Amino acid sequence: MPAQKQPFTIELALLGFVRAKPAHPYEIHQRLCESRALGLVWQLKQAHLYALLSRLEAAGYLERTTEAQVNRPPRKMLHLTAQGQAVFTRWLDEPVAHGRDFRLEFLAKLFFAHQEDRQTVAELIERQREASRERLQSLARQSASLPSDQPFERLVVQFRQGQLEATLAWLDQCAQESGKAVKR
Amino acid sequence: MPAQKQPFTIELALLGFVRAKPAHPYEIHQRLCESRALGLVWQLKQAHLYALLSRLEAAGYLERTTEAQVNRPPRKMLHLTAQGQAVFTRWLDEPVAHGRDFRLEFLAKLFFAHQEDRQTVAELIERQREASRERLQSLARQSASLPSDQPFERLVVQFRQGQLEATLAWLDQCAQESGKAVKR
DNA sequence: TACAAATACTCATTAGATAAGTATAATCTG
DNA sequence: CAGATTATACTTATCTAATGAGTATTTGTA
Repeated sequence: MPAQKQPFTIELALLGFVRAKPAHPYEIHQRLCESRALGLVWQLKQAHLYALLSRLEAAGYLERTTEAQVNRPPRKMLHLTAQGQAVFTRWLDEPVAHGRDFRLEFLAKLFFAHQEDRQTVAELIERQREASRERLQSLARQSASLPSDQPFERLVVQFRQGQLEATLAWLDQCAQESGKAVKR
Repeated sequence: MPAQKQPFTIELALLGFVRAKPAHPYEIHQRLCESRALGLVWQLKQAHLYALLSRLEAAGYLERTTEAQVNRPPRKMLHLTAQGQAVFTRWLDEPVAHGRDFRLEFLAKLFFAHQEDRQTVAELIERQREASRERLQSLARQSASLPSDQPFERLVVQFRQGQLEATLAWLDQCAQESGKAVKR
């Protein structure tokens, strides 16, 4: 039989849209497209969204019920299952591993963490700082042990160091701001 | 007939492997896999490489001739066509548009620019600095005009600013080093 | 004689992404 | 009341990217 695959990553973010209360796909798409929200970092087409939601459902993280309304076409509401809940929480707590994952995935985590409470935000940031500090040290070691006749490798490592330092500085700022900003 | 598509981007980098002298696919793959070279930023599987080379050939940027050798299996040498030459040079001179393109595409440009001469490197860096400075200003304007009730958008913009500033600092450093480092 | 190395591929599959279209009921507008 | 628009839910076809796995050929080497 075919090995089952499910290295879910960013699509787990979608679970955040049904966390507080069930939602239907069309609505999720609307919310995603609001340009000052997640849509800033994730432009997802409707067709793609449907595909991702199906995978999440197949994995048992979502369930759908059809709600026939009186005055409107019936909605296929999506609920988070217990398993989905667990997976989402774990996803939200985990720092990302690579610099390249910040632009989309970490920002998505942050977005949904803000919809929970302050502590969730604080913890996410702190864990990510920790992970990034370690990564930075590893880069520093690598950089120190570089033979000087490898100019390209040197440039690459320096680039990565720079990006990561900037990320850390930004994380510090996030931590400060989330400390004072009161969410709703 | 189907609209022809060819938004070539990073695959144009492959032309750099046949720039100085023709090469055969197997050799290109070897060179790509050298871990201190382009392989640092671009891990390309053999099957994928063949696919990309075919597209470049179909576009008229590469031509192949079979060189039957005396003692070895025949090599399918790939040459750069005049058109390929032109396209490659243009690619090499163009700065990248987005921050996310640095990790792979800009580093690849830099890699091949180093195989040309010092001036190519200097020009590439200077153009990229210029483009990035403009982008940074645009971000700054955006940031200044942000209503303060958009915390998420603010974070996103600040993140991008930070990354871009780090990139610019790194570019400055590259410029300095390429000034003194003599390439072979 | 068998195997390894150099060389060049192919195929099947999955995933990611997008454009475009279909369908249906309700509600709004002239 | 007709016709347009909106809300809602999908499907299909297509393309690209990526990967794993395998095949084929020629020669040199053990």
